[in-house]
Amino acid sequence: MARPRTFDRDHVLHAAERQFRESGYNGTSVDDISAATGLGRGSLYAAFDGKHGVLMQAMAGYFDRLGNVPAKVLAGPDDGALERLHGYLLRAVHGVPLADDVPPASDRTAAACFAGKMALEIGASDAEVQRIAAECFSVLVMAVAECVRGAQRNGDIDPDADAEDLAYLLLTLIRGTDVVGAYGHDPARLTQIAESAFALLPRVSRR
Amino acid sequence: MARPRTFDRDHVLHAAERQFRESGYNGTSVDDISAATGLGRGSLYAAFDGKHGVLMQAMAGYFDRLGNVPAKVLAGPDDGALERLHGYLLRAVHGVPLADDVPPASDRTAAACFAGKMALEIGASDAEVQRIAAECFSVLVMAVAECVRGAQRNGDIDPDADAEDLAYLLLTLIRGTDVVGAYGHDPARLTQIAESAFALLPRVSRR
DNA sequence: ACGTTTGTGTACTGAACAGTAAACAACGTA
DNA sequence: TACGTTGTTTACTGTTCAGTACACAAACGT
Repeated sequence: MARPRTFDRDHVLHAAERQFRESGYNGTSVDDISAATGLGRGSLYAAFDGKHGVLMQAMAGYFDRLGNVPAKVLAGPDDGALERLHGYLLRAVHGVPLADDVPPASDRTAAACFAGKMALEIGASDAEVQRIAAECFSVLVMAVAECVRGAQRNGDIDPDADAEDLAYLLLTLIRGTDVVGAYGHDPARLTQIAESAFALLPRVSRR
Repeated sequence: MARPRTFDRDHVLHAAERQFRESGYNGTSVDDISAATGLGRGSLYAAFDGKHGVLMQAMAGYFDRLGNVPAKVLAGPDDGALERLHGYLLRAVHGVPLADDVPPASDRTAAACFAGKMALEIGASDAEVQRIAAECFSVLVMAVAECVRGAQRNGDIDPDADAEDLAYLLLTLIRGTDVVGAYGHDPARLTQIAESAFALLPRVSRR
């Protein structure tokens, strides 16, 4: 047999993700990753195939986290779907937590969508990054659209509205809060934007 | 007297902006800027004080362009304000043209907000970039809010709605389309998102 | 206890980087 | 036409970069 690893894979990828969030992909050197994760260069190349490999695996890990959260938060019976959607929007503005027990986000760099940030920086020249980022978004759109349909079945949202259109609209708005947050705006303002959007959803005209 | 410049300042800054859009700030080297603009290194440092100086002045130029466009598109009498808002939203999704005679945008990298892209990449560690980007957004929010108030006075939008909230909402959505566009989505989808948002604006209930 | 296998740390390499400095060119003036 | 001023070009410097190679360490089977 051989020598076992001394590092925790997820822990390393989380640290790398944090570093990429802070200084971007091109602004992060291999030495930065090495310092942030505690791994030496050799181990980094052996285990993750260098800088780009670390990014790919960090994004894959983010994708997994991202896909799990809405399944827990958005899925459920039609009764309560609108309220779950409401809760999800307010949370989503402040990011996807690393784990269930971690609070939503302390700073703004941790709140913005990792996939969105990477896609905007290097997606135009890195098809793989663009693909993973698009999948992250796609997963959320489907989950939100399904929740909208639940609210429609429950008589909370206008059944004539296109659920997928609404999902695109809401999630595009959430992505927008990432950018606006990068301008230095108060997080409370971002919450308010999400609230305003929720308030504008087409409700059934109760008579 | 002295030797005159052989380059056009705006032309150089536009070329640099295009380069920064394509490969980001950290992904762009001084040689890249030199190649894109045709200026030698020495001239770049003499006239713009290096890479960061070029970025600052390119962003300042973008800010000026940005501030002029909504003044032309959004300003006007209350009658027609809603329609001007509608037109602005659909245009804004596809970017700010370099000049009046240039079509909106050919590719997605030219369509996304330059200030937003820079803010998301380096705004967290570059206060000056963050400040200019925030000002870009602020100018637009004020212009859109004023247009919303016009539409309210004209009886097209619910006068009880908070015009500034709506402006934040709409512009955050536009910023979101920049990110979603970076995922590789069809521009038509982005237009549709803007249309959906416009359709959700709180209209006065005409009786 | 030894040897094989795999993880880890470090030293190295050539390339690319930002920024500088000095030689050179073009212009108006005197 | 000679000079002073300013733009332009090119060569150079020290640093940082990504990636590699190699020596060392730890585990387990024999």
